[in-house]
Amino acid sequence: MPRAVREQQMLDAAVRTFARRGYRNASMDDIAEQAGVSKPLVYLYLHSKDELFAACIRREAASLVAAIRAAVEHDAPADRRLWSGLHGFFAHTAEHPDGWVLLHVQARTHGGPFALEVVAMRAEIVEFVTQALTAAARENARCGSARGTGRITGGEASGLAYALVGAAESLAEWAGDPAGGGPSAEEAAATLMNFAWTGLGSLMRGERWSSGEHTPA
Amino acid sequence: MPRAVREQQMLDAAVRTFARRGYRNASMDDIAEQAGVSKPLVYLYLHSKDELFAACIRREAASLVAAIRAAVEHDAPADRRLWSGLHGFFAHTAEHPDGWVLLHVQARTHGGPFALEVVAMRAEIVEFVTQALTAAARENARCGSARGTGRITGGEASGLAYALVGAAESLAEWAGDPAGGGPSAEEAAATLMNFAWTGLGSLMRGERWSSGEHTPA
Amino acid sequence: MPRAVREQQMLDAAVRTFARRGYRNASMDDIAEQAGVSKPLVYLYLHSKDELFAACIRREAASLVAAIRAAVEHDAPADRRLWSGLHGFFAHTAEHPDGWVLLHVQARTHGGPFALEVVAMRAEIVEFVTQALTAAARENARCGSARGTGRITGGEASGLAYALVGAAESLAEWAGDPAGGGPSAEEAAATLMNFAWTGLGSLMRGERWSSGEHTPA
Amino acid sequence: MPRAVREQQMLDAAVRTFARRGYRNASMDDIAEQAGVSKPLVYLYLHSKDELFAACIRREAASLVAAIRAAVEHDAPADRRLWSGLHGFFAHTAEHPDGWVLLHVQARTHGGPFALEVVAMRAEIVEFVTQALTAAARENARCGSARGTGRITGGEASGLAYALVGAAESLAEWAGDPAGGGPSAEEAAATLMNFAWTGLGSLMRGERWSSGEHTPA
DNA sequence: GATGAATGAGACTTCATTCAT
DNA sequence: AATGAATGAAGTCTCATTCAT
Repeated sequence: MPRAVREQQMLDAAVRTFARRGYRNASMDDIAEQAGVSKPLVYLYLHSKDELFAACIRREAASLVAAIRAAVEHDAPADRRLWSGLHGFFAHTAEHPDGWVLLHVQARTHGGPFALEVVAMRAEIVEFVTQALTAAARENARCGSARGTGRITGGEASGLAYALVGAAESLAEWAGDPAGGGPSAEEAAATLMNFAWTGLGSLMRGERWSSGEHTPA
Repeated sequence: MPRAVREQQMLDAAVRTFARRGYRNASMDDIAEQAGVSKPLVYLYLHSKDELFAACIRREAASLVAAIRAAVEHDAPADRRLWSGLHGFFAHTAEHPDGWVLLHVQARTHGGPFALEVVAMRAEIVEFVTQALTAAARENARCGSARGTGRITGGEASGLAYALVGAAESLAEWAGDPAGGGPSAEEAAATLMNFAWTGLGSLMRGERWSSGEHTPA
Repeated sequence: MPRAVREQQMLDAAVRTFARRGYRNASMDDIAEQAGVSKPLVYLYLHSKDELFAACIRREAASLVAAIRAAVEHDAPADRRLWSGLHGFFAHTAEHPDGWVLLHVQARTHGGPFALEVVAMRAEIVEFVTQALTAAARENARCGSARGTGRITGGEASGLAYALVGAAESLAEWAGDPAGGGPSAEEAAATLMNFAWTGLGSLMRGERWSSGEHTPA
Repeated sequence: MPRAVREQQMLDAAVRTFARRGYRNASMDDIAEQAGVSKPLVYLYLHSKDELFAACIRREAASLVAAIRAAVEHDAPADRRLWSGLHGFFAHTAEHPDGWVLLHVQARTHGGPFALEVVAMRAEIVEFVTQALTAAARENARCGSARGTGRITGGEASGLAYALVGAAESLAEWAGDPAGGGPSAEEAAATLMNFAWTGLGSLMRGERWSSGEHTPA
């Protein structure tokens, strides 16, 4: 059996095991057994538990980012771009729940280089969302259909993006919950769009919540 | 020194250590040393590492829920109630970052009873938010100020609540980031209100996003 | 059982095992079993295999140097001082063959800090011998009993000292050989004195070997 | 490439690696890589780590003994024979420091058959030196140039030989020290001759050191 | 109430060695 | 003749946990 295949098998097993049991609780014995190979072979190919973990993180992060990029409909209007990206995100995390848990939960437990890669990936996504929101605001202002100023500040865009990504992660967790009852990828994306798109519209009309107004505008 | 005090010291040390290093990497030696007592005493009071961890989770979860409950202004209008709860949440997590990390990050790493307690706490918060949103919709319909039907389905409310809680957690993490740049509790709560309250308003007016409309309404 | 006693027992076992099997072949399991304690206790007290080895080297080196110092008769004439030192050396190495093997054979196998300590000890002994030889030459010159110049150069003294120490080590090995047949400490010391003292006398008379003279002077 | 050449390359690599890192620390991977061949080939030719080590010892021991034999000027007088042998020894060890370290340091670390081969080689050298000394005594007695009895006992000759070999080894180590400052082969041989030859002369004159005489005769 | 002393179990990692090709 | 692929066995080290005092 060629090396590259074996290596992917090992990574598959490692992702599963790390995701389900956490870094420290996942033993190299477990992983090797899952992969159907002997422990020394894992070391021969992947050198150490740390490097194995890092390889898992890298593979899953790259896979997720690639899935999102592939899902985005580049020539569509801004809202459609945002929706397609979100849909790609939810579809991918639903199909690879272990990978998502690895990135979202386990990688943060580990200080140092591992968490940094996840932070970088997350930053990339936040950046993508921020740009999508800003682009939407610009497009909207240009076609003149909004009644307000069409302006949102950079800080507001960042805050919105953070909140949106967090909300997406939360929904992904709900969606990935094996207990069932969670939404499908389409539903999750639509929920977020309902949530975010109208919120963005309100902001662009200059509406802000303040503790003085007690009814939703 | 009375037993109750010693026990709290141990829990303090354990929360810090578990939050910073994770369950498996935190050794009982470390915790005992942090607490300034000998290891057998920790065992005398808290019986095992698992029970110690569970006690930490319980204390921090109860503390967070209590803080939110105390912050809610019960007699205020719905939006104010929601805002005050969010503000209580952000204020507490900002003041007890270790406790928050313990609940949000570490407890999920552990299968079994630990994660369940956190899930329960989270469910409690989601429930609170769902009720706040539903109440807001009812109040709003009653006072007749909305142009729409004032109806949101239960599923929509749940989805919104999930998204809101996830967004709040994401913002809390940003806010708690020692690298700085994150928002204050007030800013975070306001961002979420801007995000959620206007979105809720739109929903109540019957506006939904669909892939056919490309500009925020 | 108090800690200090246990620690010495561990060091005893470690010296034996390291000396007989070499650093790498001596397993911590072996040593712990020899010492009659569990392996974790060895780690609790001595931290690592390296530190354990270093502690052995230090103890044995200090013990040997102390034995030589104690044996030297400080107020005696130079030759008697040299003899008493040599005798102390041979007596100690004969009584602690494992310690001697540890210093002479095993410590050199290991690069880095271990060998350096042995090199330092050896340098100390060489220095002692060099001074004894120089002092003997001075005394001898003062009392006028020598027919020659009474001069030996520093380089010659160093070379002699190196050779003498090497010869002593070789004889110690012979003496320590369990196969028997080796000399007693007294015999070994006397052999070296016959070897060195008369050689020194010849040198002081200005006699040097050269390839032209074929008979011992 | 013919087998014999490959085999020598492997032995070269093995000698270097064993000498620099010790038996246990030298891995077959290292050696194979050094030799520029694959590991199974090493096993095909040399069967096991132990046999490889033994082959190294044998080759280096034979090489050293051969160098000494070749250096001895058989028809010269006794002192010249001894000197030429010593010179050959120092020249060879200086030229093949790894081989010398292998024999002098590493082989002793290993119990069993390895050390025995080195012991045998050493015994051969000691025997050669003993015979050279005895022959010198006989020649000297025959030509009548000595004032004493010309007699030394067999035990004295053996002790002298042991001391001489040990001194030579010590000087070889000094000479081989990469830190420099050590003597050249010529200087080392001359130092030993000064040391030994005059000492032998004294012995043959019947002079012995005893604790009663405090000045070199 | 409190602790110094001690250990069984298990983790990561390395390495000599062998097949199938 | 030569090697890529693979593993059983063993070693160092850590840690939760318990007594005797």
